[in-house]
Amino acid sequence: MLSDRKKKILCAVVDSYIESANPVASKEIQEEYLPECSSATIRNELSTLESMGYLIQPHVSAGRIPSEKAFRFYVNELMFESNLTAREAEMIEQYLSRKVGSLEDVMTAVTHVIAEITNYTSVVVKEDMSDTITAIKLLDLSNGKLLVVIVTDSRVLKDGMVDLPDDFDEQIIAQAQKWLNKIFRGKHVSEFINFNYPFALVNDEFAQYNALFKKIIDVLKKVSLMNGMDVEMYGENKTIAHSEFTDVNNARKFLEQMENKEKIAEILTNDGGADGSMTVKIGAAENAPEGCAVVTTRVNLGENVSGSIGVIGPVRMNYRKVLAVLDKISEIIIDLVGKGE
Amino acid sequence: MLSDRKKKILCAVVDSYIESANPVASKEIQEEYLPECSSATIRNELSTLESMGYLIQPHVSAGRIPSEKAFRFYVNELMFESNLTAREAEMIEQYLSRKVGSLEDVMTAVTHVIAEITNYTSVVVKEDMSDTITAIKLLDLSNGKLLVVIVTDSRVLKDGMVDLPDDFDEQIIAQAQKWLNKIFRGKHVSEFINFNYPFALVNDEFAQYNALFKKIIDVLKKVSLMNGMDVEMYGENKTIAHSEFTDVNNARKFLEQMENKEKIAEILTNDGGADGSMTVKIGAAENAPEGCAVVTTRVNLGENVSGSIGVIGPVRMNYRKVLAVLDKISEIIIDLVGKGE
DNA sequence: TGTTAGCACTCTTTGCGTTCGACTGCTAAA
DNA sequence: TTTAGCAGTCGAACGCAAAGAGTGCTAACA
Repeated sequence: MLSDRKKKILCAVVDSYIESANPVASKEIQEEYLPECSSATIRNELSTLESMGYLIQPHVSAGRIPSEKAFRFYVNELMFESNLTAREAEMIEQYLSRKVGSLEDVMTAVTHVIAEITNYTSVVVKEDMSDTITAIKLLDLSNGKLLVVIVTDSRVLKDGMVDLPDDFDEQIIAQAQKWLNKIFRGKHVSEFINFNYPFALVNDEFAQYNALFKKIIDVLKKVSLMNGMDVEMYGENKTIAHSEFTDVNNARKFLEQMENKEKIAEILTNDGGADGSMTVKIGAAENAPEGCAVVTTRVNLGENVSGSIGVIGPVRMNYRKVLAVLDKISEIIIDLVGKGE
Repeated sequence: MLSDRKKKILCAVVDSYIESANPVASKEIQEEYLPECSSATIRNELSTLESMGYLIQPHVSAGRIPSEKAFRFYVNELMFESNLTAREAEMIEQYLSRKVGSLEDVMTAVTHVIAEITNYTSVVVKEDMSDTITAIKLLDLSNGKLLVVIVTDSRVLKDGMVDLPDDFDEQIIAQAQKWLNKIFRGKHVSEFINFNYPFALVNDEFAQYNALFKKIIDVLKKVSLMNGMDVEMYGENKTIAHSEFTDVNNARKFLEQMENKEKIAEILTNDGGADGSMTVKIGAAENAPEGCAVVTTRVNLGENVSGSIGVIGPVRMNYRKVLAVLDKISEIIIDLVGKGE
């Protein structure tokens, strides 16, 4: 357990370092945060904080920088909440009020405002994990192709196409649709992924169309897999504008990690959480990208669609601001989705 | 008009600079490209080439680097075509043969191979400017929503949804579908964008549903507008790995430009060109992003869908390789699309 | 026992001068 | 017109010294 003074000092180091990215000296703390004690006292405290693993001294004649452990402690216990400036709040309202269109539009708008305000990279992940199927529709496009549409109780999944043999008529397509619905109605989309073709279920007059059936089911599989997640990202270059990325190699490493959307999506989603909950991951040890921290909030985007809104920046991130922004955003989204239903 | 020897020397400078990114010295040219004359002679030639604007000398004790004018001349007249290595050709085949799924999948695959092989950023832009409408389908999703699908002769456009009043039955939807088809079949998708609702065309028994009709048409408008262009990009960090971007500010500037997808799409598409045609834009003067060159090829992706495949890299780009790769890719795509019909 | 002033010590940063090496441009001769 | 040779220029690399930033330690003090 840390003494009050140690907490104050640690908080000062973190706050100062977040702002300036420079090692923090005892004298600076004394002058700007703790005028009631001397720099020598602070030096002593800093020394013990270092031995406890909260601080790091790049070299002997430098100040201290916070370790990831310190940031963790800061986020958990030291940081006090802050509010957005009027300007920022207004900016968010503006970006989001105009875009009451499709979910995609909202996602785009969200990533853009967040990146603009926080100066970090923003990601939104949409998940349709547990949608149940209302119907499967087959639509003859009259050009030898069959459009397969999966309708779910919350929305329409992306569609897929299948080539049609010449001798297929409306009757047979209707019949096929009936069968598919019999099999899949009420099931979860995710069940497609490990689904094996049920030959036994299909009656004899359909035997010759097994191949087509299989194709359709393959499309369904693929479509539901792809549709499970939708990742949108914006502002990669906002993050690399920060001083930890002045070394191009760092910048490149960061961008490479950002290119792996699956991995990013996993980071944003792998610890569920209720609507409006916040998660902060600091550093590679907590599964964030190397040298980075990720702040995530979850929002319910509809009865069966859940979304994760995240901010990715350096470990030395302005957590207060980021949390405030995400708070505001998720509040608006929840409101917006609520209205939509 | 340049003498043969000047051309040879200029070509040598460009080739060497593309490979090494270092200023090229007279001695190097003599030893590796022109053993038949002395370095002093080459120095004289270099000097006149510089005064002609083809070369730049960073400082007096350095070699020469090519100007954008030199690259232009190189691409137009000096460069000889090259072939892909067996490994590269194989890689392309592999990436593209597996992905005969949707157009989106192919686009993604294309950007990935290109970035992988060339080590530059790759962009694909798909345009549906003049698709004509085969049919408009209304699909009752049995949950109070109506799915509007526009079917075109080449493919299905993204769909949109409309809320349905309670008292709508199948009959009325079928009727509405009939009307919409009567109005729009055979028209260009682009015609939606400036379309005004034709009250006069709708007969009396439908008058009460004007509002719904209007809604549907709004969806159609929006959907066709959004679908006009689709931009996919990959490998931003491949480009910034090159030495002209070791300064993080350059890297950032580059990435910022890459974030403006509309601008990029315009660069890739604003000078039409036939199927398979190649365009090379060098430097800001030719409308490429600053410090960059853009090589584009156009492919027909269907009767009414045209695509542009582009590579964005530093002005000091390996044009031979890039052109060879794009050539191969467009050949495959043309073949692939041909088969699909 | 906790706090503080003072000072020695360490290490980085900056600036400067020197050397080294890379090329060129020029001159004069072939 | 070409070429050898040489003087001259400029950047890169290196070493060194001085300046600056901060600390840790010691000894005194409350």
